[in-house]
Amino acid sequence: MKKVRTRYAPSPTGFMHVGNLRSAIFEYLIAKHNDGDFILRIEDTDQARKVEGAVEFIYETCHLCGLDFDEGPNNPGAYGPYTQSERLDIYNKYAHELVEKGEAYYCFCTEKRLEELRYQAELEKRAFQYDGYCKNLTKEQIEEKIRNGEKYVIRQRMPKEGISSYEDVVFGKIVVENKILEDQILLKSDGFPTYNFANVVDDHLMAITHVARGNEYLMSTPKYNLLYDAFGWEKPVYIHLPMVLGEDGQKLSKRNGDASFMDLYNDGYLPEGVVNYLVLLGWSPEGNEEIFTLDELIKIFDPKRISKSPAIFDIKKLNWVNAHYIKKLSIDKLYDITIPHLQKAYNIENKSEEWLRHLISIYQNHVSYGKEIVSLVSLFFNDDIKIEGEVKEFMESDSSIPSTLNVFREEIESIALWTVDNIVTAINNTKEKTGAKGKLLYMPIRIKVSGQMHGPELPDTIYLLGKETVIKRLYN
RNA sequence: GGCCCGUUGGUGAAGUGGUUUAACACACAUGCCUUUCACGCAUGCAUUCAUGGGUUCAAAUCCCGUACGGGUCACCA
Repeated sequence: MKKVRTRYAPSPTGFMHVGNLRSAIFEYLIAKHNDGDFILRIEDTDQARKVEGAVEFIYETCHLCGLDFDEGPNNPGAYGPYTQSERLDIYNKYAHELVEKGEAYYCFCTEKRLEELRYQAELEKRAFQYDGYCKNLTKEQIEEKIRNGEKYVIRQRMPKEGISSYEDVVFGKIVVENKILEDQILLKSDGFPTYNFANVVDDHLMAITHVARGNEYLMSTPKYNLLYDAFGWEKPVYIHLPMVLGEDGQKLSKRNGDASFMDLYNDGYLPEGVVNYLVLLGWSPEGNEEIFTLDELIKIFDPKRISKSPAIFDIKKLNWVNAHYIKKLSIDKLYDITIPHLQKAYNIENKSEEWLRHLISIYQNHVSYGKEIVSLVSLFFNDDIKIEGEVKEFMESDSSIPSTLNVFREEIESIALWTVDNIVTAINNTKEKTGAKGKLLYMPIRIKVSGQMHGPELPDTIYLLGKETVIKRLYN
């Protein structure tokens, strides 16, 4: 059996939305499920779109997610180079080999002529397709044009009749008529290959056995298969993936910032959570379980269970999945992912690390991603508490409340050592002395010290607020 | 416009001709627990699988048409 090899082949735009990431995850899982290799190949054949540092960005993103490449530009294996712009001579050689075989031909048509053709097609309301003008040039004509310095591209010679079909793991049998296949450009006039050519040559040369990619390639795959046939190469297994759509049901794009992995990461989402959630988009496991580690996913991932219809990215479910992982975090880790957000939102200079840790720990079960803590802890940082609306209503709902608060204030004032336990004692003493209990005991205290009817455990809240602040608020 | 693909609740989905009067999960609602919120627990939420026909004793599951959505028709990937 041949070793399974998959590849993640992004163009280096320095951006990775969750759909891109999901493709990488699926490709990784397919490889690892079969004990195979996962390869990174950079598809930078479009000179105009190159972005500096994009390769590092991809490595970082995938590494954070636990998706490590067995081979790639930064850790080459036996099939390099892994960046297409460094493989120009290879494409050139193979393109010319195809010309020799009669499977491809030189085309000297200018942009201008193509534009006219396109314009003409538009007038006649038919789809444009290259007309094969240069298809039958003689050797002499070609040599002369080249001698004259005319620029050329190399085009694939397509069959004009019959049908082509192939079997896709997800979509099943795909059939297209050959007449819709254009004599596509393999080698551009700048010497760079097109995606259409480079991906085939590279997948073969890099011994890729399973090609998983977005389903925008579903229809053009027969063209690639024709190329494999022309070379006499073995075709890979195709796994076309359904799209991931934004919450509005539209395509994900750079504009939709929330759909970027790095944005989620920077908001304090855990890579394990994001990966776990993403794998559930367009794929489902056999049982009812939904929380999986990467290792578990490697064991159970079956591309046959990938769905055909697009899936909408739902941040609420991501929150739920991520919260699972947040709850399992050590306090140290939780501290690490929340503290940057607190730092940004509040002045925490004068807070001790111990105080901050205590604060964060009481919110562990409340928070589904790091940044969310900011809105939850505001009562510890905002000095002006207003008692109004339903809060005020509650405070006026029973005549015992003012005296209860007075007793409680005295109890607090008499505490010598400021600990959570002593605060609990103070509350209990208040209960005994006033006879107030339950909601009538806790709620007035909570409202008086925090201004809110909701919040974490009251003793912890009081402790973290600090004696001085609490007394001040009780006097107000 | 041609071609290709898709369509199960607000969302992710299970389901491939008969113990499905459609799992499970998120969200939502209600109740319990709790000083409160959250957590946790429990209950509810599609008489119906875009739609119209057909095949069959039997269809979400097979076939045909229609509608809607998406993809693709570049010297972009």
